[in-house]
Amino acid sequence: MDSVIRRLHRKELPIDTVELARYLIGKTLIHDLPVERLMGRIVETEAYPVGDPSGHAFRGPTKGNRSLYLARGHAYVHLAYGTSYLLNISSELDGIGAGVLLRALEPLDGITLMVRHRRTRRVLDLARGPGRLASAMGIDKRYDGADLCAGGPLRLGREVRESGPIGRSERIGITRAADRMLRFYERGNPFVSGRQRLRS
DNA sequence: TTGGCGATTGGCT
DNA sequence: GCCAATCGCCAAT
Repeated sequence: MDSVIRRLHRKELPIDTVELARYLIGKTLIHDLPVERLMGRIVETEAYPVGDPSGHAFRGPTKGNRSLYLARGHAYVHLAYGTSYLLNISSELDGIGAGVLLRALEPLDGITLMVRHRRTRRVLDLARGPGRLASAMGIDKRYDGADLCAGGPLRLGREVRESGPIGRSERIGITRAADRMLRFYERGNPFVSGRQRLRS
């Protein structure tokens, strides 16, 4: 059934970090593993545009953030606090550093394998939060730099269901430029992270 | 070469 | 709600 999900082509992605963050709500993230296909519906994102002091490309290109400078649609995988991998999608033209953080998925397929990747059986908690999302989807540093528009095992797909109303808020867990409204989410979706005010 | 610092999570109070 | 775990990155020494 999921094989009908058409992948997203780079040309379809908006060439703007904030627009891309909004655009990705309702789209799918697919990871084909030998055993099983993992798939989820993107329900929460955050934009880290050019010039944002919280963005990992803020101080210019380094060895660690180079994936953010790839053409929009490439993965930038970062290890946070030594414990959690976070998946970003590069969001501008080749050579410009910016990204969109994927913060939560509504699991659609491969849930039994996601449960094994995580330490919970609660479907609601499988991919609610950026570290949980990466863990459930089997994403780690090996995918840093992967092209998510190229039809490889990890890729973006078209929506299976149109997004409901999209909410907008400040971003979670940062201190610099914390008041900017750069977080997007499907309103009322129970798979969105954060407290009630940030989900409604 | 080093130390301070996170785009988090899960467990405990 | 608070806090420790844990480690790669990078600016400064």
